[in-house]
This record gives sequence, C-alpha cells and structure tokens, in this order.
Amino acid sequence: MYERKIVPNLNCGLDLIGEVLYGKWKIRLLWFINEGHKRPSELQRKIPDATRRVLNIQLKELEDHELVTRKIYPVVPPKVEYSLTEFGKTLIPVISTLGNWADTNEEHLRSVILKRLRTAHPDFVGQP
Amino acid sequence: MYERKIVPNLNCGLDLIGEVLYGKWKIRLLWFINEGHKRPSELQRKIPDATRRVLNIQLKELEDHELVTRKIYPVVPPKVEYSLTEFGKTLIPVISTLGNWADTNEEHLRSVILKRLRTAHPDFVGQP
DNA sequence: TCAGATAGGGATAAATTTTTCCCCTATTGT
DNA sequence: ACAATAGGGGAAAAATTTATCCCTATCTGA
Repeated sequence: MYERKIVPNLNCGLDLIGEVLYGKWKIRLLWFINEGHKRPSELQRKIPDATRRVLNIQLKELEDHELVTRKIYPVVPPKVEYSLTEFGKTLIPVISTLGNWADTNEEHLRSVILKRLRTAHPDFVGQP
Repeated sequence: MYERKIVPNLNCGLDLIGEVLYGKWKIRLLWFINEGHKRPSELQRKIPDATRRVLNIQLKELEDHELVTRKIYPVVPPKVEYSLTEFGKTLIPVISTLGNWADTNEEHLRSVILKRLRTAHPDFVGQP
C-alpha cells in the first residue's frame, strides 16, 4: 500500500470531509450501495468507468472509515455484500443535496465544463 | 499548463460535480469568498496550508467554471477581488450542508480518520 | 537602499491517485 | 481439461494534482 509522506491536517470540518469523501468514486459508491446495489460486481456494472481495483481500494477506505460494512458469505462462488452503517446513512441526505444541485444545474454545468475543456485541452472532442 | 490525457466522462450529475468541485481547496475557496474574504492574500491567510500557486490555479478553474468572477483594480500595488457569481451562490447551501454534517459528526469523523491513519500509515503521529 | 506587501506565472519536482497487467482461490458446466 | 464466475491483491506504470523554487513589477515605509 502507498505510504503517505505528508500528514493531512484535520483542523476544520471540511478537512475531515476531505479525508473520507475525497476519492473519485466514493460518493457514487455510497449512493449506489444506498440504492441497494450491494455486491462488488453490481457496483462495478453501475460504475463501468472505474476499474475493479480502484473500487476495491475505495470501498476498503469507506469500510475503514466506518461508512460501510462488508459482509462475506462463505459460499462458492464467493458472495460479498456491502451495506451502509448508521453513520454512513447520515451521509445520504448530504449526497442528495449535492446530486440535486447538479441535476438542477446540469445544463449550465455541462456547458461551462465543456467550454473549459475545449479551450484548456484543445484535443478534447465532446458533444456540441 | 498540464494537458489532460484522459477525457473525463460527464454522464451523471455526480460526474459534473466532480469536474467543478474536485480540487483540494475549491470548496474552502468558495466558502471564504462567500464570507467576504475576497482578496487573494486574504484567502491565502485563511488557507495557510495551501501554497499561493495552487490557490491561483484553483481560483482560475472556479472562474472558468463561472462560479466566481475576478475583478482587477488598476491600482498599485495591484488589487484583485473575487466574488461569487449568481451561479456560485447557489452552491453555498450545498456547502453548508456538507459543513454541517462534518461539524455534527466531527468527533466520530476525527476518530475513524485517525484510527485509519495509525494503522495504514504507522509513522503518523496525531492527537490522541 | 533595502524589506515587505501586492499580484502573478513558468519550470520542475514530488506526492498522490488511478490504471494496467498479471496472478490466486474454488466450484460449476461443457 | 478448460472456460466462466465471483471475489481478491501485488507491482509497476501512467496520469494527475500539489508543492517548490525562482522571477516579474510597483509602491510604501524604515
């Protein structure tokens, strides 16, 4: 595993959020687990842009941070299910707020993001 | 400037949020600008753990994404002020929600974060 | 005259995150 | 025998993000 060289600072609330939610796929993982997609393979199908490997890594972090639990069923082929902890569930309204904001502003967001991509990264080709 | 090699995908709302808010200091920048700390030097004093350089870079991205505006006063020494756009202001309640969650759960968060740091990165020495 | 404040940027290095590639477990079905 | 499925994980490469270092400019105050 990678060994951090710079210790994070945990002064304010936003620092703490950073530690637990800063990871490209974490919010989506929490969201989909909440929606009932509990098995690793399901989650991977829901998030095809991430590799199996990263999802495992980020799920492990979520587990270490006590936002999800991992239950292994001793069957063959193996079966694993993730669930939100009570603590993890308290995040759902927060994630909803984020998602709602994005949905409400989807058009504008998409437009400014694409504009920046086109100028800053000219080889980007997206939807018009 | 760094040239992206992998094009981001912008399928769902959470992808869009990632593009505009994924940056170590962006949420704090928006927060402090909203609180009235508008000048670059003020922002740097509020966020001493970030270097001037990164703040400039992230502020530029926020500007490109039309969350903030940058006003230059033609005086010497130079004076610059950032403000939230109307679009940027709509993010404030969202950031509040995040901050409130973190404040409410500060103790627990701190505890699980430190626990993980201690086991995963044994050379970490933090508060007990 | 020199230090400090103000704002900014290029080049490069370091840190961190994510991807790629390959390998392992065991059972079931062909 | 062999592939498929379900779940993993290590090592190394690639991508990306942050940090470091050094340089620009002008004015004010000691």
